[in-house]
Amino acid sequence: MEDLFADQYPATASKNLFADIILPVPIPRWFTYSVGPDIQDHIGIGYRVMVQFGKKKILTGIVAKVHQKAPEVYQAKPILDLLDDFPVVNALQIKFWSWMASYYCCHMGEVMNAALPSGLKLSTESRVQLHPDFDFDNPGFPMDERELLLLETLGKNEEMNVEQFDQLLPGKTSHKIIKSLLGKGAILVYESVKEKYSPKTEQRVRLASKYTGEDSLLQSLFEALKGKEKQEAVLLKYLQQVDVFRDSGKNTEGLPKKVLTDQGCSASSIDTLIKKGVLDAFKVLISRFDSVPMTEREFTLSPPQAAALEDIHRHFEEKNTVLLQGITGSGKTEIYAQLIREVLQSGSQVLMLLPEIALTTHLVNRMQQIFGDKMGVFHSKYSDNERVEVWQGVLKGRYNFIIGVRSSVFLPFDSLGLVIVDEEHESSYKQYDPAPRFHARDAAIMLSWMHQAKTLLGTATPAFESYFNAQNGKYGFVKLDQRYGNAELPHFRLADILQDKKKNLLKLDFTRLMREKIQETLNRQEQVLIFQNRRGYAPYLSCDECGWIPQCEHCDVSLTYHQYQEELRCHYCGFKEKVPVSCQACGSQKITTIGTGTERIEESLSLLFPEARIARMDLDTTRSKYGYQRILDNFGAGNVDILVGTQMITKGLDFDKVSLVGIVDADRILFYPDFRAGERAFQQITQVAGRAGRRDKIGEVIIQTRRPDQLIFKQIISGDYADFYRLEMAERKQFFYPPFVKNIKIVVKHKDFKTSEIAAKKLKNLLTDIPAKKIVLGPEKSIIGKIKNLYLFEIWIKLDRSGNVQQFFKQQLMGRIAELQADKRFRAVRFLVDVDPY
DNA sequence: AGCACGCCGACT
DNA sequence: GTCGGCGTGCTC
Repeated sequence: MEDLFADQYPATASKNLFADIILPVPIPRWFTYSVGPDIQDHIGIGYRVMVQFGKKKILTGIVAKVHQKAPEVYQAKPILDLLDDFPVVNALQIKFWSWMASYYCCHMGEVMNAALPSGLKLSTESRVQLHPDFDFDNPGFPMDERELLLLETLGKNEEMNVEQFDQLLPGKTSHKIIKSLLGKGAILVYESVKEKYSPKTEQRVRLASKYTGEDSLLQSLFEALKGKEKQEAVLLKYLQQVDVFRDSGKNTEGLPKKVLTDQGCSASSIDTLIKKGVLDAFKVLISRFDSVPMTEREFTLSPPQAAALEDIHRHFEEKNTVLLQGITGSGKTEIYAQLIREVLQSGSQVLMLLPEIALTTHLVNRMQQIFGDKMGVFHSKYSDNERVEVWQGVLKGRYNFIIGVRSSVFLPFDSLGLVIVDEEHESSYKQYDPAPRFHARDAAIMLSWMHQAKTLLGTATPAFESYFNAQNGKYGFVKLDQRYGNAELPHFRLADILQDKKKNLLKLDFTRLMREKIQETLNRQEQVLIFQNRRGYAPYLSCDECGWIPQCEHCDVSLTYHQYQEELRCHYCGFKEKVPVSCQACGSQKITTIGTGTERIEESLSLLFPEARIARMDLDTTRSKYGYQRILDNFGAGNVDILVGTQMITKGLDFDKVSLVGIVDADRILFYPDFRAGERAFQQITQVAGRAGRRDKIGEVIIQTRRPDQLIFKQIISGDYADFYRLEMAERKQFFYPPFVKNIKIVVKHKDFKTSEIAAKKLKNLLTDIPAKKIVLGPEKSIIGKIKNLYLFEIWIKLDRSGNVQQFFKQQLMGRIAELQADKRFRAVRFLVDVDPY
């Protein structure tokens, strides 16, 4: 029969639609699913969908493409569900993800994993419950002990997941038992969605609408409450704060229950009023972030700042990226703020990247005072719920300015006008594990370009790559070399460790000069920062008799001694063990510590300056969410005289009372076996020195070294970055180091030494054959030959800088790795590709 | 990556 | 015999 209503159906109804879905799995492919007629009109790029992947797993995927091309070799599974009414990811982001996957040689799924807060990635877990027909007294089959235990536990709980069973039963046996019980019809197994994001709510009350009409009703209500003083009081408190008659909207908003209880109303009398129908109780969704008022509306730029801003504008007219080199204390913040304000006024969004640690400091507070609620903060220690809220905030336009860590490049911006990367030289912008191994500065520049926005890189000590681009005109370059308010640069002194040692003046790792300076500072009641870039008490223990050194069982490194916990720890895999009482090789009890970490420095200082209050800031003391904050607040409040720390203390700290900075062992930074050692030393020492002295006070910096003759010290002291750069670059050019070439590092990992080595050699040969301008080095055993029981080999590639060569080579590289992995000998070998490694 | 299937050793 | 090890193949 003819369909009389055919013309009333949506035009798409008859189409066979398919969608290519990005799934959070490390498989270099998109997956094509079919789009059912019910969602055909709603689906689009960037929507989240639920799909079945494999036999039972259900995953959240992102739609990358919608098309009508049916897959030829397999039957597409249907999309189970469309999760949103609007796309959570925009087309620009998909493009950005795709650039990142290809530039950093990883898969879209890995990028998606890094990009989406896990609160937006729903997945399922297998849950188990008793079969409704199952009868304990009459099971119908013989049961063994473990089955009985499992069924009994299940009888007590409504449902359980597989992990709970794993805890219940020793080993990995639960899986088998669940399977057999399922076969016997005793239990049911099903997949259920783990909902991760839950919005925060607030309990509120308002006056029931029947009383809001006329005064008289309220009068009679008070009559009725006569004698019930507490209830009367609640009602009065409420009416005091909400003018029910003048402004009925106010009553609709109601009052948080907490506000009333804070004012002395008892929860029970409020509840009684709710039960009587006098008050309505209701819940509202609230933000996890406190509202911050704008308190700083005006700030003025000094003449050098204004000039720098002008320069930046001028460069932006023809260049997308500008490098702003401003020495510590030169007042980059105000320049940023002014630029941000301009861009926000034009209606575009702004992203400002900061290294993790700098996010806890006054810069963020300052920005918050200037920009108030328009600004969102994205910190790596945020909970997942908080992350989802920032994401939604950007999506829905609540925030148009985000200040955040490297992963904030993934937030769903749709109209960026400006990206600022502060402390752009920071190596923590590079993610190493897991993939995508991206550099947030470089990714931000690309993101900015995709938005046709401008990028400003700010630092006192530019990364060579950035300075190089500024020198050759790719970036605009602006320099700001006057300290704000003309504060003077700190005075540097070198302290010769070997000289003091010879004269027996070195006490507990401190030279005489350093000790005297610390004492003077303490006497003036000012604060000291001591920098030692190694955590723990001592890098290792050693037997006095035979030289035995405790090693990690899983890695090719010695164990670090942590005195505070009385244990030995591996900094590579986290392995821990108790400190041995005697040498495991010869039995001698004479075991001594070698080398110096922050814990030991802290101890030495307390011996040398018993009256000083000392604190330590390193990975071990700042693990908790507010760990940094607590230590910094304490230091800022003047409760600490000496703060010892690793590179964490090199940034963000801005305290007026710090007048001395001590570097315990500059050689450790300087003689690191890496071509960037010099660059890093210059940056780190300059950074930490910048903490000394502010405003009217001239700070002092003491650098302890065994090689005071090193040229780099002269350059650091005079602040001559350009000269340092020039000399260092000559060397980089000669030996083909970045920025003259592009580096790609490949780490080959396998549990068997030989297999790892052979795979690495084969790969090297395959890579050498690729027709591109490059040098392939290695494979060489990694500096740490074994980590977590896997043997590591490294291949380094120095690649021509041109974009075409890079793209071609990376494509080939991925192909060759796939080729090698097809060989079943190398199936379990992992190949980590790290583009632009640090 | 996970997960299922299948083929082999060491215990009742 | 069977329980449980992990090598191998696959995911739209």
